[in-house]
Amino acid sequence: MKQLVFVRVDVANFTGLDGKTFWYSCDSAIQRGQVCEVPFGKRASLGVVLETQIGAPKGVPGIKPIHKIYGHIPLLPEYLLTTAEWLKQYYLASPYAVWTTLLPSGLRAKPRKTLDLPTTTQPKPLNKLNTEQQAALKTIINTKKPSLLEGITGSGKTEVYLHLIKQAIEQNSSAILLVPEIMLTTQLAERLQTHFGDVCIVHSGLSVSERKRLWLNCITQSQSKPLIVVGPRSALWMPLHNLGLIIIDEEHEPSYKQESFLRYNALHVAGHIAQTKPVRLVLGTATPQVTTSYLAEKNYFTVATLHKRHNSSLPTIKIVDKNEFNGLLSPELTSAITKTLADHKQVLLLLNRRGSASSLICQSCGKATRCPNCDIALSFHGDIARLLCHYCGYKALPPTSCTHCGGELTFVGSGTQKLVSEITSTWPEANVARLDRDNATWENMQTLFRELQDGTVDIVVGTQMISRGLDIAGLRLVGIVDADSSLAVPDFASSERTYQLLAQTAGRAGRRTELGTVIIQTRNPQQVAIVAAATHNYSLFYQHELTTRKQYAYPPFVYLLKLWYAHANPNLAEQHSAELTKTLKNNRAIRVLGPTPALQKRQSGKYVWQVIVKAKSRQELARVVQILPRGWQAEFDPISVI
DNA sequence: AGCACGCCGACT
DNA sequence: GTCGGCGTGCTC
Repeated sequence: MKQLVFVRVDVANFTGLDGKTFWYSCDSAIQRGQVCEVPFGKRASLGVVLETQIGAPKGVPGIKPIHKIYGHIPLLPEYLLTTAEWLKQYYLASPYAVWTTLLPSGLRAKPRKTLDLPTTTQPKPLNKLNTEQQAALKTIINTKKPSLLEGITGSGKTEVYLHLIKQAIEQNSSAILLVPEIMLTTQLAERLQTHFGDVCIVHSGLSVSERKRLWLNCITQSQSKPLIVVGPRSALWMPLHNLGLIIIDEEHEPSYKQESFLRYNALHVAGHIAQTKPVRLVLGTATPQVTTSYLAEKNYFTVATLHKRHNSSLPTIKIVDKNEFNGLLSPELTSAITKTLADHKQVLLLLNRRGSASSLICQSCGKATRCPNCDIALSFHGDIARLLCHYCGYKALPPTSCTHCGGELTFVGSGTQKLVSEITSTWPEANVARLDRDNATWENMQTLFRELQDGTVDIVVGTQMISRGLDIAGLRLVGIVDADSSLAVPDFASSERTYQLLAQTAGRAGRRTELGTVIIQTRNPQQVAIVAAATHNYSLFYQHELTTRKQYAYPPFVYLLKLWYAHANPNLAEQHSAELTKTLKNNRAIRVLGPTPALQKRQSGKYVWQVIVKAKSRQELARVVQILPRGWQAEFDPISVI
C-alpha cells in the first residue's frame, strides 16, 4: 500500500493577503516545487507544492487529496519559489496575483507540439572589446555586488553584455537579458543569435500557446544546459534552473515597472534574486535613475563606466531660447534641417507628448506655476477653472501673471500633426514620417526602422518612443522641438524624465563616423535638466535632483504608496477618500497627500480619487494597505504620482 | 477569483 | 409574504 504524504500547497486561486497556504494529501511521490492541481472551494486550482511531510499536520480539518500532479512540468527552480514568497510580502500581493504573473496561462493542458530542436547555426565569435570595455567587464566580473554599467550613448554597452553572457554560458549558467518594450528588441535578439545561435526570444506579441511553449522549453532544457533568454519585463519569469546572470538594459526605462495587476518593478525583483541567490545582476544605461545612482553612491552597486563613444564623438548640443522666435521651429533648427537635407543626411525631431492636463507656463521665463507645498507644476482643470495640485490637492485660481517674473501666462499644449504639416510646407521635397502613440503598431515601427536604415525617410517626427535605442547611421541632426513640455508634467520625476529624454534623444545623432548635432528648443535655458543634458553632465543633474528629492521627501528618501478608489457616485468617491485620509492622518509615521481626483478622473464610468502616502519605512506602508477598506487599490513604488 | 451566506427593497 | 440586490467571508 502506498504511503500517504501531506503537502503544503500555495494555491494559485487564493486571493487572501494573509499569506495563508493549504494542506492536501497525496498518495504518490511529490516534492517542493511541483506544480499540481488541487480542489479549492467548489473549483479546481493550480497549486505549487511548498513542503511535504509524512504525518498529518495538526489542527487542519478536512484535508482533501490533490487532484493531480502535472508530471510534464519539471519542478520549479528554487529561486522562483522564494521570489514568489518575497513578492507576496514586498508588494502585499496574493498568491493569485503572484502566480498568474509567474506562470504562463494554459499550463493545465499538455502541450500538443513537441519541443523545438535548437537551431544549430554556427555561432560567430564576439568582437574584441576596447580597453575601456575590457576594464568595465573586469570590474563587473570581479564584484560580488550588482553592477551599474554607466556608458554614454553609443559607447558599446551591448558588446560588454555579450561578453558577460559568453562567460555565463562557459560556466554553464543561463542568462536573462531584459530589454525595454520597444521596437529594437528584435535588433538585439538578432545580434545575440549570430553570436550564440540558440536564443529564447520573448516577444510581447507572443500568443498564449507560444509563450507557454517557451516557458516549458526553458524549464525543461535548463536542467541540462545553459540558455539565453532575451525579452521585456516578463522574460524575467522564464524558469531557468541554472540562472546565473541577469542583465537589465536601459535600466531607466519605465517599462520595467508593471502598470497593472501585480505592479512589480523588475529591477527590484532582480535585485532581490541577486541578493539571495548566486546570480550576477548588471544594470546598464547612459542615464541612470536617481534612485539607482543613489544606491551606487551608498555602495549597493559596483559602478563600471564607459566614457568613450565607440565610433565617433558625442554630438554637439546647442540650446535655443524659445523666447527669441515664434512658431515651432527656430531659425537655427530650420537652417540646420535645410543643411542636413542638402547633405542627404537624416533628421529626427522630437515633440514630447502633450500633457493630458494643460499647464500654465510663463511666456517670458518659461516656468510653470507650481504648488507652494510640493514644488510640482499645477494642472489647470477647466471644469472648475482652478489650478490643482495632483499631490496634495492644493487649489488656486490661476494667477493673472507669472509669480516668478510677472510675465504673461499661457496654457501649453501642442500637436505633432501641426509640426508635420509645417515641415512638409517648408521642405516639400523631403520624405517625412511620423511616429507617435496613434500610429505605433509593430508593423509601422518595423517599416519606419527599415526606411530610416535605407534612407527613404529624410525626417522623422515622433514622441519619446522614437528616442530610445535607435541606431541609424545617417542620422545627423536631432531637434528637440519643445523641451519644456516634459518638464511641465506635474510629477516628482518630471525633471528626471526630461533629462533622460534629452540625453537619450541627443544620443541618436551622429553615432557613426561623423559628428552629430542636437538643437534643444526651450523657454527655460537655465533649467538644470536641460543644461546638464546639453553639456553631457549627468553628475550636475544628479546632485541637483537629489537635493530636491530630499527637500521635498521623494524617493530615494521615502517609499511611496499610491491608493485609489473608484465609485460610480462622484460624491461617495470623494467622501470615502476623505474618510480614509482622515484615518491615515492619525498615523504620525506616514505623510498623506490628498485626496485628489485621479489624473483620469473617470475610469470605466466610475469616479476615481487617489491618495499618496509617503513613509521612511516600507513596513508602515504595508500596514496602511492591510487596513484599507474594501474597494481601495494600492500600488507600491509608483513611477509617477499623477 | 468564485461561490455561499445573509440581511434590506419592490414585486406576484 | 417572497425574489434578488451585492456586501462580507471562506476556500485545506
